[in-house]
Amino acid sequence: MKVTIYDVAKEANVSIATVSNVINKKGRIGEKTRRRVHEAMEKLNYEPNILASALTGKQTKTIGLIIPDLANPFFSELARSIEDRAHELSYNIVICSTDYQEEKENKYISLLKQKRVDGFILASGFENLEKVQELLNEDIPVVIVARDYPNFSINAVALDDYMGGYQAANHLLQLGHKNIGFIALDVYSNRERIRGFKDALKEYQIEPRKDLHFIEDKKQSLVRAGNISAKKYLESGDIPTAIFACNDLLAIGAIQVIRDAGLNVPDDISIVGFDNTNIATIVDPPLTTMSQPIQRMGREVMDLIISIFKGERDDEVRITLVPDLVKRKSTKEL
Amino acid sequence: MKVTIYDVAKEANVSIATVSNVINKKGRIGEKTRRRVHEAMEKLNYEPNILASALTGKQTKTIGLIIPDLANPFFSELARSIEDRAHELSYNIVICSTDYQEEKENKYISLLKQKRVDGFILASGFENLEKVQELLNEDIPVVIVARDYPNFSINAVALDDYMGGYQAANHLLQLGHKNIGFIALDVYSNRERIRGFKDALKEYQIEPRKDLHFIEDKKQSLVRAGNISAKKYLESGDIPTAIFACNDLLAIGAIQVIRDAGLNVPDDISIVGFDNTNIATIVDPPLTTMSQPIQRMGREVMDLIISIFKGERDDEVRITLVPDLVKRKSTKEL
DNA sequence: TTGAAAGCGATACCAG
DNA sequence: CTGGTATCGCTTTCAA
Repeated sequence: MKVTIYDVAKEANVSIATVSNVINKKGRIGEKTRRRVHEAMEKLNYEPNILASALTGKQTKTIGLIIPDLANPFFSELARSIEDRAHELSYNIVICSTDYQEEKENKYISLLKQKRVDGFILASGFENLEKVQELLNEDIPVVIVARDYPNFSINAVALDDYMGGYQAANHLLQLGHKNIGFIALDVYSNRERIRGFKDALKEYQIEPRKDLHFIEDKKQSLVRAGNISAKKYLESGDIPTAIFACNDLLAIGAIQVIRDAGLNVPDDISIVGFDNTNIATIVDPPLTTMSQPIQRMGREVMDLIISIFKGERDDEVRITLVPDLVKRKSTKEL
Repeated sequence: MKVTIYDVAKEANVSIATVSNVINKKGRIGEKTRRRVHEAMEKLNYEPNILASALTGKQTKTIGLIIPDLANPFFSELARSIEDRAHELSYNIVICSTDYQEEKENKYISLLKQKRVDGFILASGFENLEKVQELLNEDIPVVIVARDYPNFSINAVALDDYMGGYQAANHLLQLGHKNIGFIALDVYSNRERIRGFKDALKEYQIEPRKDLHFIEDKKQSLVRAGNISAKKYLESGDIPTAIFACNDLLAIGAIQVIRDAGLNVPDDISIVGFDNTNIATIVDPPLTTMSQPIQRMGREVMDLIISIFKGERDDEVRITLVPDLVKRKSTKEL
């Protein structure tokens, strides 16, 4: 049978209240009693039941992390960095992949609410903010990461996507490219990137192509989506000299198709990706890409949500990190 | 304030016992009362507190998943497949990365025990089985996946690693290779693979090289470990014509170094990997590799642990899946 | 400094 | 069929 606080109390010849106090370092307890209680806990190998204590209003020390897809390297790396920080702070993370399906998002959220997680970290698409608002209304801490929602008041650790798109385009422009393709998902962050991208073009007085690709079908693999988009460019009759892909997986898909067509990256077509996941260094050629500070994001978002738990924030916080261009071998002067 | 079973009872003009019964479909309840209760729940937007019900002995519907590293594609893909099945069954997964550190394993396990997870799925190295035995002694369901422990009685979904090593070697042997290098981690599964590998060589009357590499330092990245091992082979004065790497990441590390040395894969050196993670199709050349049925494993292991919850098993179960050779472009006839 | 007792939200047994 | 009540393990007043 599981050993409870009662067993410890009996063993130490004190009341359960006293045991509770020594565990939580509350009230004033005599040195001797404290030691007796500790010895009893040791002896019985006592482990407090967090469920029971959570029932009385304390935290569950568990946080829900909602992401689109754990098998996507960007999100698994992000999840890992969040988990690391959580572990340091003695929290656990429940990870939920939504595949951008609202239905899954909703089911996960209500399941985790029932389990009384202390808060949510949201990295999913969430085009529908109702559910999020619901959480906020119920005073459940929510922090957004790697996604941004303008015009929506919420704590967030976000990336400056506009800047990312701008810098990526700038890099290509400086290399002399004028005819640049673009592949993206139809989500807010990617739309921001294209905005930056277009603004950069504008500064060079270059008209963007008419056929900028947004992927609609969110269920297919991103690599395949990259394949398809790149193929369209190759068959368009006006092959771009460079392509900006909104994440590394799309970029890789593009590279594959380009190579299959007998062309070379970067000699014939330059590619720049986004995210700088581990696979960017693995592919051939190593990918020039916009680096998201994944480690930093994980840490910041955990620290942010913890500070909310502690009630240290009544104001809304939005931490914006800037991406960095990492030059590798997939881009080249025209 | 949170709405509780008492609120529902009051709203529906019944006792909490009745409400509880209709929720759990227990006992016999009049059609009218049932409807009244349901209406009340709807109206108040009632969500049962799982903590409270877990306190009375019911399940928490939460499972702990202990893996070495969530950022490793094999484990993130495995985690994803487990999560998918868990979601179908209305379970949540708490993911913990241990980096093969016993200290982390222990901390995670005791944390999750306190949180009363229903069981553990272990995919970590666990060279030290004490902690596992402890769980078993306390009657906490444990299932091992993607790792095997011979001479240890436990439920497991394992891969036939011996067969995997055997097949990989066989493939190389059939292509005419005789001088084959080997790169592995120093964990049980990899030791099994080498056993199969050597047995295959034996059938061809080939003496294995003396310098088969086991990586000791588990903290470095696997790609880097692959780099280092492959470099040793290149500098050994007796360059192998093929290398069998015990996972895809190691294989990729080897490919990088070989290419940097001005050699070609597979023309100069053939490489076969292990796992068949998504990145195997992404690298250049696409990796010939032993495929672990990741989807299948995730499903089997979830179903296995659930069947243990249900008490459907008193006997020990060990499900062994066989890996498949997936031929791509990184191996070639000698 | 310590303890008795009331609750947290649900389950389950036993009456009626 | 329905309801009263003890119980799960812990926290938290409030007295002593």
